[in-house]
Amino acid sequence: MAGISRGSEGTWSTRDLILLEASRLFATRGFRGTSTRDICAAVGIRQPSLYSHFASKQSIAEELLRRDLTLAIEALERVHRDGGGPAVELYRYLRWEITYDIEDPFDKRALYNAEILELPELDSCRNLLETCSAQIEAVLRQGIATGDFIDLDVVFLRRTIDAISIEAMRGSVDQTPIVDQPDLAATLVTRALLRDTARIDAVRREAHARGL
Amino acid sequence: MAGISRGSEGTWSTRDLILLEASRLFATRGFRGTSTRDICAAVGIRQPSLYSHFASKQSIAEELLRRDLTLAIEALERVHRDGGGPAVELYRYLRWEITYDIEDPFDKRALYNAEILELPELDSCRNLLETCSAQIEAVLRQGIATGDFIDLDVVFLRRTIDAISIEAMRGSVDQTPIVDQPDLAATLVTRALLRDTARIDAVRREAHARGL
DNA sequence: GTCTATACTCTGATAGAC
DNA sequence: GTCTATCAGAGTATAGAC
Repeated sequence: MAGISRGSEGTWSTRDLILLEASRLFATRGFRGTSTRDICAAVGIRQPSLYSHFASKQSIAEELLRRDLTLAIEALERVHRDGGGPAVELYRYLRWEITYDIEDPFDKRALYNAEILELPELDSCRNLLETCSAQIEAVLRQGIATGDFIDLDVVFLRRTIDAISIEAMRGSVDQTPIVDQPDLAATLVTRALLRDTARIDAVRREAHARGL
Repeated sequence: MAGISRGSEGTWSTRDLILLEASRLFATRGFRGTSTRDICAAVGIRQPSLYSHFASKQSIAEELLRRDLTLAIEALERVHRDGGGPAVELYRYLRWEITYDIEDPFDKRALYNAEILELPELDSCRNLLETCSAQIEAVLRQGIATGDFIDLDVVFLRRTIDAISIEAMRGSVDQTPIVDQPDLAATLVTRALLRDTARIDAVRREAHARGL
């Protein structure tokens, strides 16, 4: 139940409440399994009122996905700008991503399933996702080039990192919270990639010195 | 497109074809987003004919999930019986699991989403899943106890392993195949857990000596 | 086991009053 | 911006002939 902090949603606009409740229903019942009536019942309005805020059900999913990807790309750029080398950048991005997955009140579990990701209307989101993937792969490639990381297929590595982020989204709801999960996950992945695993402590110190 | 080998499905029974096509449609459109008409159209029968083979749409999902979990538990038991210690057992299980995810003609991407996993009728499957999780956690706990593995939360580690398996299911369809993915994934995870990462080569040799 | 026909519910979306 | 009323289509499942 960690992360999805119900309550204290008093000042949210109706539009934001629709996004919030839709994200939770999509996560548990699927996109097509969630009716606009379900969403509106959770928000406390009648079904046709939804169309004062969104043009269609798809556009709700689109906004949820765009919001998530935009924040991830901003975090990647921020971490890269701060420098510190591939290991520190990877560690810092992962710690940010897992923290965000756990603490965000929106339930993002459904957004990266084919059912939503492959909606015909979501072309621009698929572009954002590609940008995101390319930036992660660039950090990995750089780490391999400098000799910091072991030499494995960067696409394989990036997908493994994606998998761990998505697992954090799944685990943040209805599962026992893991103590210090962001640091655990960032440490495990970065250590797994380091050629010299003993460097992990120095990398963590350096990353923490540069802030969250 | 790797794994889902279309064609040469000539001798399948109608019942098996329903399971096959349902798994593919559930994966791309979600469970509730897939109608019984969709499944039957893919198989080449009329919608009411489905009810000669299954009592309900849920029972199709149940059979797909039970089949998957039963095979995983059998693999875990086989690997544990063969021995070799925690690192070898973990490596061999992971290599089996990823190989199976990639080569199985059924598309299992949707089975571990909340939409299917939390169907009220699937209690027995949730029990199988718990058995599976407990067995993986036992191997991890043993490896920590012997000092082979670094000392991290076993639930966190098991969920990370789950995530990598699920990613292999996702990647086996519609994404570029990764060369030697089962060995890559098993090596990366096992090395990440080994206290002495230099032992990974010996573990792999030992695992390969004990067969697939 | 497969078919046609059908019951009855739920779906996303629009029209128009307030 | 929210409401009631409504539409046309798609949803699961059953009955009964062959």
